Amino acid sequence: MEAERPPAPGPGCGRPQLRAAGRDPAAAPVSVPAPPQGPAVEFALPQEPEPRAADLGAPGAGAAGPPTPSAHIPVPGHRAPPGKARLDEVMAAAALTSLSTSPLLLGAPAVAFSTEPSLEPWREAPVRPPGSSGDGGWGPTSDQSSPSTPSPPLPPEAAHFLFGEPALRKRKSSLQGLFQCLWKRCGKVLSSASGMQRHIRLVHLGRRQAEPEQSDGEEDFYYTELDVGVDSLTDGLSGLTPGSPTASVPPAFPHLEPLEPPALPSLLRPPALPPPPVLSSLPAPQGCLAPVHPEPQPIPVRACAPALPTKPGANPRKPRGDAKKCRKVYGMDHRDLWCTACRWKKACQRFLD
DNA sequence: TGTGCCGGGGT
DNA sequence: ACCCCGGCACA
Ligand SMILES: [Zn+2]
Repeated sequence: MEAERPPAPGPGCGRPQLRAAGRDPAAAPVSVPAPPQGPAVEFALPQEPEPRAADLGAPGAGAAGPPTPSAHIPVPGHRAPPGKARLDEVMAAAALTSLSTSPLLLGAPAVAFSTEPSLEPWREAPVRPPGSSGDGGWGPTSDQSSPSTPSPPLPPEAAHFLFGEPALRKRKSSLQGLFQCLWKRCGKVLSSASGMQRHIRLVHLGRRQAEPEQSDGEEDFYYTELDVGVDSLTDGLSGLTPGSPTASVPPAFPHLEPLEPPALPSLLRPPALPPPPVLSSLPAPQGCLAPVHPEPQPIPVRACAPALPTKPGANPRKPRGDAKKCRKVYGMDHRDLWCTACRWKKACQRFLD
Protein backbone atom coordinates (compact mmCIF):
# COMPACT_ATOMS: atom_id res chain seq x y z
CA MET A 1 0.00 0.00 0.00
CA GLU A 2 2.78 2.34 0.50
CA ALA A 3 4.46 3.91 -2.35
CA GLU A 4 7.33 1.76 -3.14
CA ARG A 5 9.04 3.98 -5.54
CA PRO A 6 11.85 1.62 -6.18
CA PRO A 7 14.63 3.31 -7.87
CA ALA A 8 14.24 6.95 -7.85
CA PRO A 9 16.18 8.26 -10.73
CA GLY A 10 17.42 10.96 -8.56
CA PRO A 11 16.83 14.53 -7.71
CA GLY A 12 16.14 16.76 -10.56
CA CYS A 13 14.69 14.12 -12.69
CA GLY A 14 12.10 12.60 -10.53
CA ARG A 15 10.06 11.48 -13.43
CA PRO A 16 10.70 10.78 -16.96
CA GLN A 17 8.04 13.18 -17.83
CA LEU A 18 10.49 15.93 -17.91
CA ARG A 19 7.97 18.47 -18.76
CA ALA A 20 9.20 21.34 -20.71
CA ALA A 21 10.70 22.75 -17.66
CA GLY A 22 13.30 24.77 -19.33
CA ARG A 23 11.27 26.71 -21.72
CA ASP A 24 12.26 30.22 -21.03
CA PRO A 25 11.17 32.53 -23.67
CA ALA A 26 13.93 34.82 -22.72
CA ALA A 27 16.56 32.25 -22.35
CA ALA A 28 15.21 30.46 -25.28
CA PRO A 29 18.19 29.94 -27.40
CA VAL A 30 16.00 29.89 -30.35
CA SER A 31 15.31 32.90 -32.28
CA VAL A 32 14.62 31.79 -35.66
CA PRO A 33 14.11 34.74 -37.87
CA ALA A 34 10.54 34.91 -38.81
CA PRO A 35 9.99 33.51 -42.21
CA PRO A 36 9.61 36.29 -44.69
CA GLN A 37 6.66 34.76 -46.28
CA GLY A 38 5.42 32.64 -43.49
CA PRO A 39 1.79 33.46 -43.09
CA ALA A 40 1.78 31.88 -39.75
CA VAL A 41 1.91 28.53 -38.24
CA GLU A 42 5.09 26.84 -38.99
CA PHE A 43 6.48 26.10 -35.69
CA ALA A 44 9.72 27.02 -37.02
CA LEU A 45 11.05 24.27 -38.68
CA PRO A 46 14.43 25.37 -39.40
CA GLN A 47 15.50 24.96 -42.89
CA GLU A 48 17.91 22.41 -41.76
CA PRO A 49 17.82 20.03 -38.91
CA GLU A 50 20.08 20.80 -36.12
CA PRO A 51 23.12 18.78 -35.42
CA ARG A 52 21.14 17.59 -32.55
CA ALA A 53 20.72 14.43 -34.44
CA ALA A 54 24.08 13.43 -33.29
CA ASP A 55 22.97 13.35 -29.75
CA LEU A 56 19.81 11.57 -30.37
CA GLY A 57 21.54 8.82 -32.10
CA ALA A 58 19.28 6.50 -33.93
CA PRO A 59 15.89 7.88 -34.73
CA GLY A 60 13.93 4.81 -34.11
CA ALA A 61 15.88 3.91 -31.09
CA GLY A 62 13.10 3.05 -28.77
CA ALA A 63 15.52 2.48 -26.00
CA ALA A 64 17.45 5.25 -24.55
CA GLY A 65 19.85 6.64 -26.96
CA PRO A 66 23.47 6.50 -26.23
CA PRO A 67 24.28 9.15 -23.73
CA THR A 68 26.49 11.05 -25.94
CA PRO A 69 28.63 13.30 -23.91
CA SER A 70 28.83 16.92 -24.62
CA ALA A 71 25.41 17.82 -25.64
CA HIS A 72 26.21 20.74 -27.71
CA ILE A 73 23.47 23.19 -27.97
CA PRO A 74 22.09 23.39 -31.39
CA VAL A 75 22.19 26.72 -32.95
CA PRO A 76 19.11 27.93 -34.62
CA GLY A 77 19.52 29.02 -38.09
CA HIS A 78 22.67 27.14 -38.08
CA ARG A 79 23.18 25.44 -41.34
CA ALA A 80 23.50 21.78 -41.44
CA PRO A 81 26.90 20.51 -40.79
CA PRO A 82 28.84 20.34 -43.93
CA GLY A 83 29.29 16.76 -44.45
CA LYS A 84 26.63 14.31 -43.97
CA ALA A 85 22.92 14.38 -43.97
CA ARG A 86 21.72 11.90 -41.44
CA LEU A 87 18.64 9.95 -41.86
CA ASP A 88 17.36 11.75 -38.90
CA GLU A 89 17.62 14.98 -40.65
CA VAL A 90 15.83 13.82 -43.65
CA MET A 91 13.12 12.36 -41.63
CA ALA A 92 12.63 15.36 -39.50
CA ALA A 93 12.74 17.63 -42.43
CA ALA A 94 10.31 15.55 -44.31
CA ALA A 95 7.90 15.28 -41.50
CA LEU A 96 8.06 18.88 -40.73
CA THR A 97 7.89 19.89 -44.27
CA SER A 98 4.80 17.94 -44.95
CA LEU A 99 3.37 19.34 -41.83
CA SER A 100 3.95 22.96 -42.14
CA THR A 101 3.90 23.41 -45.78
CA SER A 102 1.35 23.04 -48.39
CA PRO A 103 1.65 20.97 -51.47
CA LEU A 104 3.82 23.70 -52.75
CA LEU A 105 6.92 21.88 -51.86
CA LEU A 106 6.77 18.87 -53.95
CA GLY A 107 10.36 18.53 -54.75
CA ALA A 108 11.13 17.83 -51.19
CA PRO A 109 12.14 14.41 -50.12
CA ALA A 110 9.03 14.37 -48.11
CA VAL A 111 7.41 12.32 -50.74
CA ALA A 112 7.50 9.51 -48.33
CA PHE A 113 4.96 11.26 -46.26
CA SER A 114 3.11 13.05 -48.91
CA THR A 115 1.51 9.88 -50.00
CA GLU A 116 -1.57 11.11 -48.32
CA PRO A 117 -3.74 13.05 -50.68
CA SER A 118 -4.90 15.50 -48.18
CA LEU A 119 -3.16 16.04 -44.98
CA GLU A 120 -2.69 18.72 -42.51
CA PRO A 121 -6.32 18.94 -41.64
CA TRP A 122 -5.31 20.31 -38.36
CA ARG A 123 -3.56 23.09 -40.06
CA GLU A 124 -6.74 24.47 -41.33
CA ALA A 125 -8.34 23.87 -38.02
CA PRO A 126 -11.59 25.23 -39.28
CA VAL A 127 -13.65 24.49 -36.30
CA ARG A 128 -12.08 24.43 -32.98
CA PRO A 129 -14.58 24.17 -30.23
CA PRO A 130 -13.92 27.20 -28.16
CA GLY A 131 -15.56 25.66 -25.20
CA SER A 132 -12.98 22.98 -25.24
CA SER A 133 -9.57 23.38 -23.91
CA GLY A 134 -7.64 25.90 -25.80
CA ASP A 135 -5.09 23.31 -26.47
CA GLY A 136 -6.88 21.81 -29.33
CA GLY A 137 -3.82 20.57 -30.94
CA TRP A 138 -1.27 23.20 -31.15
CA GLY A 139 0.14 25.26 -28.46
CA PRO A 140 1.53 22.49 -26.39
CA THR A 141 2.71 24.53 -23.54
CA SER A 142 1.00 27.80 -23.81
CA ASP A 143 3.06 30.20 -25.75
CA GLN A 144 3.65 29.84 -29.39
CA SER A 145 1.33 32.18 -31.06
CA SER A 146 3.37 34.43 -33.16
CA PRO A 147 4.93 33.13 -36.27
CA SER A 148 8.23 34.40 -35.16
CA THR A 149 8.14 32.52 -31.97
CA PRO A 150 8.35 28.99 -32.99
CA SER A 151 9.21 26.13 -30.87
CA PRO A 152 12.69 25.65 -29.69
CA PRO A 153 14.75 22.81 -30.85
CA LEU A 154 14.99 21.64 -27.34
CA PRO A 155 18.48 22.31 -26.49
CA PRO A 156 19.47 20.95 -23.16
CA GLU A 157 16.34 19.04 -22.83
CA ALA A 158 17.54 16.60 -25.31
CA ALA A 159 20.23 15.65 -22.95
CA HIS A 160 17.73 15.13 -20.23
CA PHE A 161 15.74 12.91 -22.39
CA LEU A 162 18.63 10.69 -22.98
CA PHE A 163 19.38 10.35 -19.39
CA GLY A 164 15.97 10.42 -17.92
CA GLU A 165 14.70 7.89 -20.32
CA PRO A 166 11.11 7.10 -19.56
CA ALA A 167 11.97 3.52 -19.91
CA LEU A 168 10.17 1.50 -22.44
CA ARG A 169 6.50 1.06 -22.72
CA LYS A 170 4.10 -0.39 -25.08
CA ARG A 171 0.61 0.16 -26.15
CA LYS A 172 -1.53 -0.37 -29.09
CA SER A 173 -4.42 1.12 -30.71
CA SER A 174 -7.32 0.62 -32.86
CA LEU A 175 -9.39 2.92 -34.85
CA GLN A 176 -12.01 3.22 -37.43
CA GLY A 177 -15.60 2.60 -36.71
CA LEU A 178 -17.67 3.94 -33.94
CA PHE A 179 -19.51 2.13 -31.29
CA GLN A 180 -22.22 3.48 -29.19
CA CYS A 181 -23.33 2.11 -25.94
CA LEU A 182 -27.01 1.43 -25.99
CA TRP A 183 -27.33 1.34 -22.30
CA LYS A 184 -30.17 3.42 -21.15
CA ARG A 185 -28.61 6.56 -19.98
CA CYS A 186 -25.15 5.94 -21.20
CA GLY A 187 -24.97 6.45 -24.91
CA LYS A 188 -21.26 6.54 -24.70
CA VAL A 189 -19.49 6.50 -27.98
CA LEU A 190 -16.19 4.82 -28.36
CA SER A 191 -14.08 4.23 -31.32
CA SER A 192 -13.14 0.72 -30.58
CA ALA A 193 -15.33 -2.28 -30.23
CA SER A 194 -13.07 -3.82 -27.72
CA GLY A 195 -13.17 -0.72 -25.70
CA MET A 196 -16.90 -0.68 -25.87
CA GLN A 197 -17.12 -4.26 -24.87
CA ARG A 198 -14.91 -3.63 -21.98
CA HIS A 199 -16.90 -0.59 -21.10
CA ILE A 200 -20.12 -2.52 -21.07
CA ARG A 201 -18.70 -5.47 -19.35
CA LEU A 202 -17.24 -3.49 -16.55
CA VAL A 203 -19.51 -0.57 -16.24
CA HIS A 204 -22.86 -1.99 -17.05
CA LEU A 205 -22.61 -5.68 -16.64
CA GLY A 206 -20.39 -5.27 -13.70
CA ARG A 207 -18.33 -8.06 -14.93
CA ARG A 208 -14.77 -8.78 -14.17
CA GLN A 209 -12.31 -7.67 -16.70
CA ALA A 210 -10.24 -10.72 -16.23
CA GLU A 211 -12.89 -13.14 -17.19
CA PRO A 212 -11.03 -15.95 -18.77
CA GLU A 213 -14.09 -17.60 -20.06
CA GLN A 214 -15.13 -16.74 -23.50
CA SER A 215 -17.21 -13.67 -23.59
CA ASP A 216 -20.81 -14.64 -23.75
CA GLY A 217 -21.16 -11.95 -26.22
CA GLU A 218 -23.67 -10.33 -24.05
CA GLU A 219 -21.89 -7.09 -24.42
CA ASP A 220 -22.72 -7.15 -28.04
CA PHE A 221 -26.28 -6.61 -27.11
CA TYR A 222 -25.63 -3.34 -25.53
CA TYR A 223 -23.76 -1.49 -28.16
CA THR A 224 -24.15 -0.78 -31.77
CA GLU A 225 -21.50 -0.53 -34.34
CA LEU A 226 -21.34 2.27 -36.78
CA ASP A 227 -19.50 1.41 -39.86
CA VAL A 228 -18.01 4.40 -41.44
CA GLY A 229 -15.33 5.02 -43.90
CA VAL A 230 -12.26 6.97 -43.10
CA ASP A 231 -13.68 10.09 -44.58
CA SER A 232 -16.95 9.81 -42.88
CA LEU A 233 -15.20 8.94 -39.76
CA THR A 234 -13.31 12.13 -39.74
CA ASP A 235 -16.47 13.95 -40.45
CA GLY A 236 -18.19 12.25 -37.66
CA LEU A 237 -15.42 13.08 -35.32
CA SER A 238 -15.61 16.66 -36.28
CA GLY A 239 -19.19 16.84 -35.31
CA LEU A 240 -18.44 14.70 -32.39
CA THR A 241 -16.27 17.25 -30.85
CA PRO A 242 -17.97 18.86 -27.96
CA GLY A 243 -19.20 22.28 -28.57
CA SER A 244 -21.12 21.70 -31.67
CA PRO A 245 -23.62 24.49 -31.64
CA THR A 246 -25.43 22.93 -34.49
CA ALA A 247 -28.15 20.46 -33.90
CA SER A 248 -30.64 20.92 -31.22
CA VAL A 249 -29.61 17.75 -29.58
CA PRO A 250 -26.44 18.21 -27.75
CA PRO A 251 -26.09 14.63 -26.70
CA ALA A 252 -25.55 11.89 -29.08
CA PHE A 253 -23.78 12.90 -32.10
CA PRO A 254 -24.91 14.43 -35.32
CA HIS A 255 -25.61 12.67 -38.46
CA LEU A 256 -23.66 9.86 -39.81
CA GLU A 257 -26.31 7.64 -41.10
CA PRO A 258 -26.94 9.58 -44.26
CA LEU A 259 -23.55 8.46 -45.22
CA GLU A 260 -24.56 4.93 -45.38
CA PRO A 261 -27.32 3.97 -47.71
CA PRO A 262 -29.28 1.37 -45.84
CA ALA A 263 -28.12 -0.98 -43.26
CA LEU A 264 -27.91 1.39 -40.42
CA PRO A 265 -30.70 0.80 -38.04
CA SER A 266 -32.11 3.49 -35.98
CA LEU A 267 -29.29 3.96 -33.66
CA LEU A 268 -28.70 6.90 -31.48
CA ARG A 269 -31.72 6.83 -29.43
CA PRO A 270 -32.10 9.88 -27.33
CA PRO A 271 -32.09 8.33 -23.95
CA ALA A 272 -34.61 10.27 -21.99
CA LEU A 273 -35.21 7.32 -19.84
CA PRO A 274 -35.41 6.93 -16.15
CA PRO A 275 -32.46 5.80 -14.18
CA PRO A 276 -29.97 3.30 -15.41
CA PRO A 277 -30.41 -0.33 -14.75
CA VAL A 278 -29.23 -1.87 -11.61
CA LEU A 279 -26.29 -4.06 -11.80
CA SER A 280 -26.79 -5.92 -8.64
CA SER A 281 -27.95 -9.39 -9.39
CA LEU A 282 -26.40 -10.72 -12.45
CA PRO A 283 -28.29 -13.59 -13.95
CA ALA A 284 -26.21 -15.76 -16.10
CA PRO A 285 -27.00 -15.03 -19.67
CA GLN A 286 -27.91 -17.87 -21.85
CA GLY A 287 -26.06 -17.98 -25.04
CA CYS A 288 -28.15 -16.28 -27.57
CA LEU A 289 -31.06 -15.55 -25.40
CA ALA A 290 -31.46 -11.92 -24.90
CA PRO A 291 -30.04 -10.89 -21.60
CA VAL A 292 -32.43 -11.22 -18.78
CA HIS A 293 -31.58 -8.08 -17.04
CA PRO A 294 -34.14 -6.33 -15.00
CA GLU A 295 -34.07 -3.51 -17.42
CA PRO A 296 -32.85 -4.43 -20.78
CA GLN A 297 -31.86 -1.84 -23.23
CA PRO A 298 -33.61 -0.63 -26.30
CA ILE A 299 -32.96 -3.93 -27.83
CA PRO A 300 -29.76 -4.29 -29.65
CA VAL A 301 -29.37 -4.57 -33.30
CA ARG A 302 -27.91 -7.94 -33.85
CA ALA A 303 -30.56 -9.68 -31.86
CA CYS A 304 -29.58 -13.27 -31.75
CA ALA A 305 -26.29 -13.87 -33.29
CA PRO A 306 -23.44 -16.17 -32.53
CA ALA A 307 -22.27 -13.28 -30.57
CA LEU A 308 -18.80 -13.03 -31.74
CA PRO A 309 -16.91 -11.01 -34.24
CA THR A 310 -17.25 -13.81 -36.62
CA LYS A 311 -18.29 -11.94 -39.60
CA PRO A 312 -17.98 -14.15 -42.63
CA GLY A 313 -18.42 -11.82 -45.51
CA ALA A 314 -17.14 -8.76 -43.80
CA ASN A 315 -13.88 -7.89 -42.35
CA PRO A 316 -14.23 -7.88 -38.61
CA ARG A 317 -10.92 -6.19 -38.36
CA LYS A 318 -10.92 -2.52 -37.90
CA PRO A 319 -7.93 -1.12 -39.61
CA ARG A 320 -6.36 1.56 -37.60
CA GLY A 321 -5.79 5.01 -38.87
CA ASP A 322 -2.63 5.36 -40.81
CA ALA A 323 -1.96 8.93 -40.10
CA LYS A 324 1.24 9.49 -38.26
CA LYS A 325 0.64 10.92 -34.94
CA CYS A 326 2.65 13.25 -32.85
CA ARG A 327 4.61 10.49 -31.34
CA LYS A 328 5.87 9.20 -34.56
CA VAL A 329 6.31 12.53 -36.15
CA TYR A 330 8.19 14.15 -33.37
CA GLY A 331 9.50 11.14 -31.65
CA MET A 332 9.66 10.18 -28.08
CA ASP A 333 12.39 12.64 -27.49
CA HIS A 334 10.20 15.56 -28.40
CA ARG A 335 7.26 14.88 -26.30
CA ASP A 336 6.92 18.53 -25.53
CA LEU A 337 5.96 19.09 -29.08
CA TRP A 338 3.23 16.55 -29.02
CA CYS A 339 -0.28 17.73 -28.78
CA THR A 340 -1.77 17.52 -25.37
CA ALA A 341 -3.88 14.60 -26.31
CA CYS A 342 -0.92 12.60 -27.41
CA ARG A 343 0.97 13.47 -24.33
CA TRP A 344 -1.86 12.12 -22.35
CA LYS A 345 -2.19 9.10 -24.48
CA LYS A 346 -5.47 10.23 -25.80
CA ALA A 347 -6.65 10.43 -29.33
CA CYS A 348 -4.45 12.75 -31.22
CA GLN A 349 -6.10 15.98 -32.03
CA ARG A 350 -3.47 17.41 -34.21
CA PHE A 351 -3.13 14.75 -36.80
CA LEU A 352 -6.57 13.55 -37.34
CA ASP A 353 -7.13 10.49 -39.34
C1' DT B 1 8.22 -4.58 -31.56
C1' DG B 2 6.21 -0.38 -31.66
C1' DT B 3 2.13 2.45 -31.98
C1' DG B 4 -2.59 4.78 -30.95
C1' DC B 5 -5.63 5.50 -27.42
C1' DC B 6 -9.60 3.99 -24.12
C1' DG B 7 -10.51 3.87 -19.53
C1' DG B 8 -9.39 4.86 -15.21
C1' DG B 9 -6.64 6.82 -11.53
C1' DG B 10 -4.13 10.62 -9.29
C1' DT B 11 -3.69 15.62 -8.25
C1' DA C 1 -9.94 20.35 -14.94
C1' DC C 2 -5.45 18.80 -15.65
C1' DC C 3 -2.22 15.15 -15.86
C1' DC C 4 -0.61 10.48 -16.31
C1' DC C 5 -0.36 5.40 -17.11
C1' DG C 6 -2.04 0.34 -17.49
C1' DG C 7 -3.26 -2.29 -20.77
C1' DC C 8 -5.22 -3.60 -25.09
C1' DA C 9 -5.89 -4.13 -30.20
C1' DC C 10 -3.69 -3.27 -33.99
C1' DA C 11 0.28 -2.62 -37.46
ZN1 LIG D 1 -1.10 14.40 -31.31
